[in-house]
Amino acid sequence: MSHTLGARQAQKQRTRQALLDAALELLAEQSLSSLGLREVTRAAGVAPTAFYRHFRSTADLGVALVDEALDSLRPLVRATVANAGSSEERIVGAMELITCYVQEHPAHVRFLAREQHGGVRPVRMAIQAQLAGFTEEVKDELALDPLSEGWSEADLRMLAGLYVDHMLLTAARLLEVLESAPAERDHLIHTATDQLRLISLGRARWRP
Amino acid sequence: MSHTLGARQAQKQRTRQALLDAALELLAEQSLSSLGLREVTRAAGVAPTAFYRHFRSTADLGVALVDEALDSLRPLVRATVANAGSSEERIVGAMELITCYVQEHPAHVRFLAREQHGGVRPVRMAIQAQLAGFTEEVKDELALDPLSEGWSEADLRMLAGLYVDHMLLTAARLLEVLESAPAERDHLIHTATDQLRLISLGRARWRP
DNA sequence: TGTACATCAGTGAACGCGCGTTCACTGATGTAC
DNA sequence: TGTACATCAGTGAACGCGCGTTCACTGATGTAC
Repeated sequence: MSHTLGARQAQKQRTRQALLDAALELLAEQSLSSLGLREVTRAAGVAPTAFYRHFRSTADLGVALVDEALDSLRPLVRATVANAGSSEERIVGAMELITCYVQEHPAHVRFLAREQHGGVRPVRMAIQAQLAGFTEEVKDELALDPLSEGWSEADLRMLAGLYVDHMLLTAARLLEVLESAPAERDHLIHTATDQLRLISLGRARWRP
Repeated sequence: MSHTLGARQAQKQRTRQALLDAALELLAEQSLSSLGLREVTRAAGVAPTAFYRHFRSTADLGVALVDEALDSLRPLVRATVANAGSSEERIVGAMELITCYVQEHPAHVRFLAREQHGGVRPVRMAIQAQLAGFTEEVKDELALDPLSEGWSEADLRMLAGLYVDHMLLTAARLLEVLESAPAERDHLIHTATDQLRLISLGRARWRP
């Protein structure tokens, strides 16, 4: 027995991915709650009824998109937080990670920012769960830092949450100015970096 | 000539408000981009065609909702930032303001959080503009504080932005746990307060 | 290897439904004299 | 104050359209012997 998929399974995966890709593209211009099943299948080049072989509904597809988007980011975040020496290095590294990710996966970032507070409950919950996982990982990495000596789990999580929220918000803003003048982009990056620096100063002074 | 409206104008205003109220209620469960014109008029108790006497489209109505939501909040924010003595007082005052506002206008908060990154461009732009105005006001109040001596306009704005973003995100989170156990709610408020305290520590150490 | 049967991803026609928008209208309110 | 006319917020019928979902189907892939 081999672990390679049969021809039928492979084709099914390809169709499923075509649906996900088509949906993500359509979501550049609208929210998930207004995305139509027929719209997605038309863009993916399959019959409307084929949709049901893969997803129960567009909300179900949305949850799959959440996992696709964040599973790819997770290892990158972990590595960035872990590999930094000084606070300043960590800040610069994090900002570089974000700008790269936004440039390479703009549709995923847009989708996450949009649906984080969007109209589809299961998707909102899925994003919330993924972000909580991120926060936990960042917390674990922060705990290894000498600066965190004496910090409680709760305080570490509080700080990690501040970082994660700031990251996602910055990513969403970068997206808005992607096609703007480079000056606007630079200004945004500079402000976000300073905000991280200010938080770092607060961290160094925090009495746990 | 009097400044009171004629009977006809007054009635028109009432219908307009009924449309706004109906829309806001419907937006508890969905995004603006999936909100239907007929849905709104049905809930408001008028004929579908009456909609066009007040708004060009649901996107247009959305922009009106943004102004309605944030114009009521603006004076409250200004007062809260201005009236505080110590940093700690300002933090506690801000958190109280948020929890009150969320409890009294949950639908407005939900709408703003949802559409801040939502699928309707004009509404996104309107919210962005209003938030920029908020940030500017907070910046102005911060500038009056002795702690801000020597700070540049850009640094003040950077800090004000951090506060405003944190406020809106906290409001959106409070909304999600409104009907949860009080313990969850308290935990959220405590974490958000600590985050503001940590930012304040950073502020006190910032070298402009 | 060859044959006979089972599985199941994708099809295409059909359905009833609510949508946004148009149009000519009604009748209360406003205005001019 | 009374009359004649203008304005315009709200109506109701009608339209063409795309939607989500159902169903019986096709035919390539997989499996058992």
